[in-house]
Amino acid sequence: MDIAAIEVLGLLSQLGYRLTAPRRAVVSVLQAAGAWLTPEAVHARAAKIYPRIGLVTVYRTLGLLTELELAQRVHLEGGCHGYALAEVGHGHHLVCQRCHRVVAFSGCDIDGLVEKLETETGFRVEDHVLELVGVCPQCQG
Amino acid sequence: MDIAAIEVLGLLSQLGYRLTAPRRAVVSVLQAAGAWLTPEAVHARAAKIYPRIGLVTVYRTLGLLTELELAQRVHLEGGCHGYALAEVGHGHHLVCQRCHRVVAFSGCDIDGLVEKLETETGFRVEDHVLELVGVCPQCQG
DNA sequence: CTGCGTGCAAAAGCTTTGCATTCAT
DNA sequence: ATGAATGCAAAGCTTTTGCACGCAG
Repeated sequence: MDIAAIEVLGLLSQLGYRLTAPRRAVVSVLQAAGAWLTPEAVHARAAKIYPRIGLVTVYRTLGLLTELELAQRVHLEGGCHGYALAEVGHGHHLVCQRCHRVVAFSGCDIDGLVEKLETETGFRVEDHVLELVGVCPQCQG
Repeated sequence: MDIAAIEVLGLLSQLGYRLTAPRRAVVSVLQAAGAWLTPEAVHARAAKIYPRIGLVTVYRTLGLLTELELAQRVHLEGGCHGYALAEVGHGHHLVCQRCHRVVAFSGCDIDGLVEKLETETGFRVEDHVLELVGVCPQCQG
């Protein structure tokens, strides 16, 4: 489901970015989490792998991954953001409110809606954000 | 399309909130804008109506309106947010990238998608965010 | 009159930037 | 060896909080 960590690191390398310990740690943390994490949370977990890592580097790495579309930024209430490794496909997600698990889905049927709205409003739709929020099976008990 | 400013003020009053000059100014600005504005932008425009208004009060008023679901908070890149008066109906919006105009639409056909995903993933979907981004007719020239 | 709402100032986040040092290549 | 990447510290943002004053009801 997720892009494998190795794939991410390989891509970074191919693009000319250096494979440093902090970057490996951040990618590994996101990969292991399979959910979004705040930069603070990424830093805390990455520090267990590479204690010298600074929060600043976490921000820079997350920013880099997002820019390359290898990670996604999720909007959270309260003025901070969450990040998760990018998913293959269209990038929409289903977020569990309790455990923060993220499940991706690609086939979103909104093309019909988009066409209808374009006709009705005259807008040219260029992108869309679709985020479903709920409770995953494991947290429903 | 938008809830009228008077309606918002009336509702605030009914709920026991006081109708002060700053609150009138903020609601009036949002009403006139018909688009989302950052708190800073709301403050700048509101100050033309009521110069003594402070940015803090704008935050507090926007927070109050959002809490009462009379305004919507829109997520923006760059660590800040935008606010717009709430729309009747389902609350999804079509945002113009150039002029920031917001058009609401209510009939979003994602129920089928939601059902499909609930079956496939076992998630219980409780809410969703759908934001379409594009260019409105006036800005396409 | 009462106390809710305001404005100012200061604080509290989150995030970015400057700079010397470290380290992948 | 070389400069990209890091870590620290400090600055820059947006947003929140404390408190005395003012005004709506």
